[in-house]
Formats: sequence, C-alpha cells, structure tokens
Amino acid sequence: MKIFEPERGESLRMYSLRVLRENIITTEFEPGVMLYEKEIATALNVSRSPVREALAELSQFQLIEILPQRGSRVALIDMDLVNEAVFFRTTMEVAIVKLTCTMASEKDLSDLEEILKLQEFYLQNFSKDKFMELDNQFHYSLFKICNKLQCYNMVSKMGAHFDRIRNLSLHVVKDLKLVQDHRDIFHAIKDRDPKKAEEMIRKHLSRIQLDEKEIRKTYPQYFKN
Amino acid sequence: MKIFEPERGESLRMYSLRVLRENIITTEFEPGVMLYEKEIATALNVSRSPVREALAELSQFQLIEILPQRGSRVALIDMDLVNEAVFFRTTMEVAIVKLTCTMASEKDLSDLEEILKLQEFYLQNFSKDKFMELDNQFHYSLFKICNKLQCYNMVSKMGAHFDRIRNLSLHVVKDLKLVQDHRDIFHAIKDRDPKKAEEMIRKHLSRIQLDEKEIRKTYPQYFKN
DNA sequence: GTCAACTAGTATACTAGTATAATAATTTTA
DNA sequence: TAAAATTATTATACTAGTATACTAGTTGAC
Repeated sequence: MKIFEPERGESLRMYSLRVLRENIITTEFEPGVMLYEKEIATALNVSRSPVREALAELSQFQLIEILPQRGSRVALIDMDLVNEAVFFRTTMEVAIVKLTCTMASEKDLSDLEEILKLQEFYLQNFSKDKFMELDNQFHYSLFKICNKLQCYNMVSKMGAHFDRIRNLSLHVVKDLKLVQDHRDIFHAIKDRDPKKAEEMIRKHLSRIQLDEKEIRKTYPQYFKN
Repeated sequence: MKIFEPERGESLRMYSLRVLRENIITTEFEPGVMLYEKEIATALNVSRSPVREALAELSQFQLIEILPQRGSRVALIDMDLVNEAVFFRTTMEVAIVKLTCTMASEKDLSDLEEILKLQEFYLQNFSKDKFMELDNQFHYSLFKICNKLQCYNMVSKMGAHFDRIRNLSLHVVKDLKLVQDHRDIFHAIKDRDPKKAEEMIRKHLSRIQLDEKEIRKTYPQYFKN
C-alpha cells in the first residue's frame, strides 16, 4: 500500500479517500482483494470512521464492493462497467463540446489556447505530470465554459474505471497526438463548428486504448467476467 | 419533518438517507435551512453517524451544503444546477434511447409494452403512486436494456434538483400526455428508428415544467440567485 | 453421507464520548 | 468609539467501544 502524507487543511476523510483511490487505480490494491477498515486506519494513522466514509464513497461508483459486516472488496475489473464509463464520457463530452461552440467567449478561447501552449511546452520538456494535469485542465475547461461542472465531476468519478485498466495497458498513446487533438478541437470551437468539434472529440476519446486481451492473459484473476 | 419507519433489512444509514432526501425534495425541509446531525438523529431515533453519512452522500450532489464544524444547510434552489440536471438527463436519455433502437431484443420490447399497458391501467384507475412508479420503471428499463445502469443511477441522483422545484410547480403535466409520449418512444424503438426516438424523448423530457417565475414570487428566499 | 441447527470467530454498523474548529459574544486597547 | 484580542459557545470531525450480523466450521439427526 502506497501511503502519502495528509495535506494541510485536508480532512482525514478526504485524505483517506485520496489514498484509497490512488491505490486502487494504480492497482497497488489488486482487483478482488479484501480491504479492512481497521488495517487501513492503522496504516494511515487515523480512526476507522474516516476510512469507512471513504470506502462508502468509493462504493457509490462501484470501485469498492461493501460486503455488510464482512469487509470491503476492491472491485474486479468489469469490462461492461469500463465500457459504460467510456460511453458516459463520450456522450457527455460530445454534448459539451457542441455547446462550447456556441457558448465560448473570446476570453474562454484565449484561456483554452493558453492551456494548449503550456501543454506544448511541457511536452517538449518531458514533464509528464504537468502534461497530464494540463490535459485534465483542457477537458475541465470545456465543462466550465458551459457551466456544467457537476457533469464534469461525474465524468471524472466514473473515469476511475478506465484509468485503472489504462494503467495496466502496454501501448500508450503518444502525447503528441493528444496535443494535436486538443488543437483540432480548439479550432473547431473557434470556428463555431459543432459537427467538426464532435468529430474531433470522438476521435480524441477513441484513443483511450485498453489492451484488454493482453492484460487478461497476464492477470486473468483481475477480471469479473 | 416527515418521519417514516425504517424498512425491514434497511440499514440505518439508508434509512436516514431516504428520510432526508424525501424531506428535501418535498421542501418539507425548506431550501436554506440549517440541519443538525444531533436533532435529526434524535428525531429518527438513531445515532449521529448514520445521519452524518447520509448528509455526506447528499452533499455529493449538492443537495446539502456542509459547513465544516458548523452544520449542514439544505441547498438553495440553484437554477443553474437545475438546468444542468435537465441537460444531463436529456443528453443521457437521448443517447440511451438511440442505443435502445439497436439493442432492444424482442423480449425487451414486450417488457416495455407490459409497462405501458399497466400504466394505462393505473391511469384510468387514478392510482398516482403506482403510475409514477411505472413512469420511473419505463425510463429505468431503457437504461437497463443498454446495460447502462450506473448512468441511470447518476441521472436519478441529479434528478433530485428538478424533482424539488417541480414539487413546487403549479401547472402539472397531464399524465395522459406522458403515457402517450411513452407509447411514441416505444414505437420508435420498435421501428428501430433512432431519429424518431430522439425526437420523441426530447419532446417527452421538455415537458418537465418548472414554473420558476411564479415560485420565485411566492418563495424568493428559496433561490440562490 | 447429507443437511440443518448451532456455535465460534470476526469485521462491520452503530453508539457515544472527546477534541477541534468555526462563530459569536465579550473584553481590552488605542 | 471602533478595531483587535480574548473567551465562550456550539456543532462537527474524529476516536474508540459495543452490538450485530455474516461466515465457516462443527455437531447431530435422519
């Protein structure tokens, strides 16, 4: 189990949640293993309640399966659920990017371009963390422009399912392509061209590459069915 | 505060959640009022923890605002959020109903028709509760057919925002129209006609009638902005 | 041998008490 | 007098202990 320090001002509940989620999506906690409140609480040096609450939150999105009075199990990888998460994200982002074409102000456009430029900078400077942060920020901005942040939250939370299997994947998409996609999406929005924007965001999201077959061969016990 | 009995086999956490949600969406708990763990726990004859966990869950979807160390406030009606909920539901249901056109089996179609017939029966027999239950069941079935139940869960949870303001609305849609809409949607699915299905579900969902102006006049203090 | 009833073991679900932090009330100070 | 500092109040955030319920293993009836 990977343990971080609690951040300043962070509640123990949020701290527990952050640690658990991170351990799950990196498969540091292997799919299917049992987790016990007490053990985790001891490891994090907190009491059982914050851990319990964090587990309850994760179970809402089926990352954790709570067996009443018995313990919690890290959910097995359920490809139906992974596909549902992809469907969910695609459906929402397509709708959002179309809306963006009509709702984006000049300021919004220049903010987006700023993110793109920064991303290109960090791409050349091989700062993977910063690059990924900006990637998320680009998508976040699209929802923000349309005033649909609650939708963004849900997309993020469901995303954990494909984030987890993506971390096991062998073939990763070249970052260069992702930035180019963002540029294409940006230009479609700038041109107020919803058809093109939809096409581009679909192309972008279809790069979520999940090497299911290979992963199944190596870790068959990780899968639900 | 309206209090029900806990159902057999229901955890106290779920019980608290059910009671709180019901009181919020019926505006029995008025938008903006403070809620205190202790008071609610006493009223429900449970301890603070199950109530605390229920409040935490409701805060996830912004029905409750938690003020750290000070208490919880029933969220004011936020029309941006209500509109986001409508957008969210429409976006998802349009995508789902299109999928249904290709994915529904003969069995699925006959199950849907069964629901329609029951609904028509209860419409004539003026059983409002049963009617609404079947209304929900119809929409649930569409998600179920496509194997997208997690999406359904999210749509339901966000739906609380418009359910609440709808309960304050004066003009209610005639049930007869809703059943006819369901029939139209059903036929579009049966004909495997996604265009028509989209058109019909949009028409159906656009009936969500929110008399914002009149409600604002009577209860200006209920609104966020 | 099989199945049901019973028992032991264990981890949660819930209860209750304490520490902490946010706010309000009060006092101090300039 | 008004702003700053202090104190009091209060409700949560967290801790820790107990009751409950689930599982597995054993016993016993047939």
